Amino acid sequence: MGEESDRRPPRMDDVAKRAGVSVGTVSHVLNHPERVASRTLDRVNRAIEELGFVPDRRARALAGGSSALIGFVVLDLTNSYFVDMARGAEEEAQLAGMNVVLANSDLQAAKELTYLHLFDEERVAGILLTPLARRDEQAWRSAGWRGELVILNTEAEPDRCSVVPDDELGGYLAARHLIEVGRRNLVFAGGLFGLAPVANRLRGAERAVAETNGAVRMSTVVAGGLRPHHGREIGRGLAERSPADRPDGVVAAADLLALGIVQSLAGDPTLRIPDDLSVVGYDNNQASWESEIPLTTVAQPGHAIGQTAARLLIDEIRHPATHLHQHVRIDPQLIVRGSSVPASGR
Amino acid sequence: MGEESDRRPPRMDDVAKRAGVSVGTVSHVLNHPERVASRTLDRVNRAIEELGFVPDRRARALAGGSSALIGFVVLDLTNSYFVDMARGAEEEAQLAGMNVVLANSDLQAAKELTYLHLFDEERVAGILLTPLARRDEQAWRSAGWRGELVILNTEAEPDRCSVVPDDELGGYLAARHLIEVGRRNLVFAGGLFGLAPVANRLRGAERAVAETNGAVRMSTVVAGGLRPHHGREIGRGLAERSPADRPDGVVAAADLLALGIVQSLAGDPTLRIPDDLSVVGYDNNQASWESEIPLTTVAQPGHAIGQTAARLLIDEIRHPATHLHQHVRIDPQLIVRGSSVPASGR
DNA sequence: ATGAAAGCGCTAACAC
DNA sequence: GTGTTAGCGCTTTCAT
Repeated sequence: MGEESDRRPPRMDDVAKRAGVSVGTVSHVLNHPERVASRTLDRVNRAIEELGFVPDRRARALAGGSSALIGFVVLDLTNSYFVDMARGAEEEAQLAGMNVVLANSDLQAAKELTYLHLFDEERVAGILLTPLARRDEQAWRSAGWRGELVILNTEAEPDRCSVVPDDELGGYLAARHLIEVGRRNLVFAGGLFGLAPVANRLRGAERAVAETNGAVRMSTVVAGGLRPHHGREIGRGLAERSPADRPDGVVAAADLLALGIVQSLAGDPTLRIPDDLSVVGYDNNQASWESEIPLTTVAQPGHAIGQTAARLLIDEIRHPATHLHQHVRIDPQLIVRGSSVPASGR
Repeated sequence: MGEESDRRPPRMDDVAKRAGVSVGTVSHVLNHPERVASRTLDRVNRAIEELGFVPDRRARALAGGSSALIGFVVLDLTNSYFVDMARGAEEEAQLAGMNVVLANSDLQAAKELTYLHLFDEERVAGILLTPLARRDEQAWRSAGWRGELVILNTEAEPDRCSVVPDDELGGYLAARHLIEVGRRNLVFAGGLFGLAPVANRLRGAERAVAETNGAVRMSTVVAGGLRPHHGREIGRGLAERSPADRPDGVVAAADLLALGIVQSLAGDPTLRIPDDLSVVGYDNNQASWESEIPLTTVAQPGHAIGQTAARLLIDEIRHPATHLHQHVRIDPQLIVRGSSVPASGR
């Protein structure tokens, strides 16, 4: 009869009873083992073991006023850039004895709000957020979250921390690389120039060109988006140009776009990659290294962004009085592969 | 001076005081509004609003014995198959008034254990888990979790629920499709046949062939893995075969493998895809639709797996007494694109 | 070094 | 309908 009926998880007083001590002592064993006599400590630990006691974090947090949980609202979990951030944040949290749980806002404002609220109600110690692009309707304000919050991948207002990639530098690195390998007639291929990252990458590329004092020129080709088929359109357009008008280097605003360009030029004997045309992408997307001609690309510093953001958040949590908000910009990294330089050249 | 010093989040008794009622009434407003007079309800809600009161879920769960949180330990968040599961689970949970938070086990046993423990200590209502392949060392047992747990993507023992994709059927659908479009000489291209999914897909394909009573034959080509470069190797191998020996249809164990095959045959005028050779992949990976020749593929039912698993878990949570464990196998879906049939044929 | 007891913020009887 | 009150499982003074 009812053999499962009273299967209540063991509590601290069960442990205390079994070890012949008080709950206060058991608590000390968990939180300040150094203040407990080693023989008592052993007895208690044995009781914990035997009972399979698992402390209740909710109760701990309630009583202690603490919480060692960080909530991370991620914009798009299918994008490895954001998953890298999560990994970085997890590592940093571990070091501080904290944990990170994730929620996928999935590019939807409603879900972003839902999870912000959830974490708020769960009284997590702090929140990491990669916000939707719409900076105006900033959900994390209206959400009424009064706790610690660090923004990733988007510049935040002065009153909170944020960590962003340096897209301008990334564009610069991409273009300078092309220039360094001898390219003089560049094209910046992009789409969605309304997006800050794209615009910044373009600015960076322009800066690299400007530094050459006219030795190099660059024009812009605008596509409807950043997907491979947009790239293929661009590629076909380039192939149709008169020889004099053809570029010898392309900075694509994203890897998938670069991939399309490379794909569409695959058969062309007059526009060989990388001999006649060097292509560099952006993001270090899986597509960039799975491609038949591996793409030279600019790797987003996702991992470092996650690490840094978690570090800032934890500082804010631990030292609210002395914490100063910072806005960190992290360098991306150029990764040279076969689409910009012949194998022998690397 | 210290203007931030007493910034304590408002509690229920603050609301009660402000609305001129007792905490019990405020609690009722939150949990059983129908039992509260509408005028009182208004007053309390206004007070909640004015104070910006956010109920504390930890305290609620502690007092109520409930918790409306589900923890999902995900194997690999960079794989959209698993993210689809998360989406499905989220939706289903929403319907039941619950929420899902994610943790990335990242293919590492240690992280799987860590997060299982975390959710255990957080006393979530239940756990969804996509376990590591190593079925022997089943972490979710040693973790000592005594609560509700549903396994996704891997068959579980009889004493818990699990939801898996029907890989055998997927292999069958892929091969039958090739047969239906007139292919008679098939190749099953795979790698890592030790993995149950790969082995099952092969079995399914063999069943489709067997049904033809000898009208169709199929051989197996083994690669070192499932990545594009393995596919390229296989593709080159096929191209080198004597015409009599060449297949007219390929079932690849994964999209990335299929992608490599397609890539390596791109220039070959004697083995045109899909005219001379039909290729079908597996997974409906992004690579399958971003490819220049869009891949016919078998779509994993990630979303449905997540939905179903969440539904089972919630049933287990809500009706522990009457709940019966089930093992659900969900059909994948064939998606026909250009790599198996000419555009006109679709 | 250990025990006793007062909460942490909320829910759920139970009384009125 | 609404108020009162005893916990939920733990931490943390304060005694001893």
